[in-house]
Amino acid sequence: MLETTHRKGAETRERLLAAAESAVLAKGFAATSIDELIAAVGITKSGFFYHFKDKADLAKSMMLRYLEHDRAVLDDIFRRGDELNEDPLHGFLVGLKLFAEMLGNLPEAHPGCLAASFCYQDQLFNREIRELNAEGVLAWRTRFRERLDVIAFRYPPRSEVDLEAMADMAATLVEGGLILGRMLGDVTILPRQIVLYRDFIRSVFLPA
Amino acid sequence: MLETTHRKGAETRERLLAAAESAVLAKGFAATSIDELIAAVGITKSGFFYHFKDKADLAKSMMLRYLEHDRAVLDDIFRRGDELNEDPLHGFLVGLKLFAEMLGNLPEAHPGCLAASFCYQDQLFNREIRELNAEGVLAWRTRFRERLDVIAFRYPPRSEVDLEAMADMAATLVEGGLILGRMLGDVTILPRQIVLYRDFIRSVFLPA
DNA sequence: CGATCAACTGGACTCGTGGTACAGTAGGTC
DNA sequence: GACCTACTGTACCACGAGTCCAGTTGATCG
Repeated sequence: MLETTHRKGAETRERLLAAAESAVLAKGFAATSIDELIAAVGITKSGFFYHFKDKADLAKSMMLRYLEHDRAVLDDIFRRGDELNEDPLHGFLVGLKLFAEMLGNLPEAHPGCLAASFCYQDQLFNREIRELNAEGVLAWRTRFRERLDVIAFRYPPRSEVDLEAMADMAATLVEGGLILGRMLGDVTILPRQIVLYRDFIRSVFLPA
Repeated sequence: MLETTHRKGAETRERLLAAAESAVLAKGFAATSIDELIAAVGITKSGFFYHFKDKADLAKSMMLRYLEHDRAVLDDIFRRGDELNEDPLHGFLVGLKLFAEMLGNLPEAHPGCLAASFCYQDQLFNREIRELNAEGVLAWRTRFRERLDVIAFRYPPRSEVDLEAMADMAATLVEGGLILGRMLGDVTILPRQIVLYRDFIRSVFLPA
């Protein structure tokens, strides 16, 4: 009965991580106090240190949680794109459309990326956390690069293209789009960038 | 003789701002202590508060300095692009090439954008600073949008394009490219994204 | 029924940091 | 000789992060 017994701990831990994530996205890691997290969750400081050995441990747990969530969402979106169209290019284009739609319907008023927040404060963290961050980006690169390779084989572009940069462009536009969206308080910026990315992909592999 | 006399103050202030900028890009604003800044510059705490009334005043001054520098660099790059080619599209494409080259030759090992750093810590700042940040993005949008409007008039694209998003894409790729470059420790990522942006612009207005 | 363990509570303590206050001073300027 | 700029020096306070450790509660297991 591991599922039902003693599960209160995992739930409290999850609530701490969720509170920490929204606070870090709003104020940064250093400005996020343990006191505010325990106040939000309703436990004491000692309770916090029962779950995390120190603040660095919290940071690492936040990243692991974030990366896992990120991976799951992306897997789901592009798997559905593939299901809707057998062709690698058109399946990818459908996936990008779904992706843009999802980004436009995010519930948060000011969505953000934890990895981006951490990368502008990376001197606060140890090597382990920075490596987790790099792994996350490489996962995006690999994921998109594999698709582009398959697509480029079936639809050879007429001129040389930097497929790696094209794969990175997805993550680049997401990170940049989140930043611009936050700065201007405009949640349409990010999905529109993804739509442009989709246009770009199509124009490279399907010239008019 | 305002230029030569009493100029030591402005110089110290500038050194404080420069030290603050590199510290903030490495650790974030909250984790940047006044003590480390005065140690780096070689003055006392009282000296710091002679130049800035409090930390918020420092933040505002940092943003103003950053935006001004940003504006000057961009003005210079694209003015040179225009000088090298009269045509609005080709002048812009030359400017983008110069821009990519400049971004590839940045002296810092881990360049970053102060505005991006601030936007992931915006709850630390007052409305005034957030507005400065938004103005900075809008300046990029306006700058690129004006060019794209002129180009679209001379080279009408065959299908509808979201010119605003295309203008924002420049800043989006710079912000995102800086983040990916930092995460992977790869300074080539950003210039390659700008090259792709250039390819995209060309393919929209000059279909093969 | 008693032992065990997860999930905490409570309290006391240290240290760094932001920020204030204020008095003093070196050196160039008018 | 008065004045101003650009500081130094010292003392002080409040707050919050983070550490440590001892104790407690309530469910579970043999």
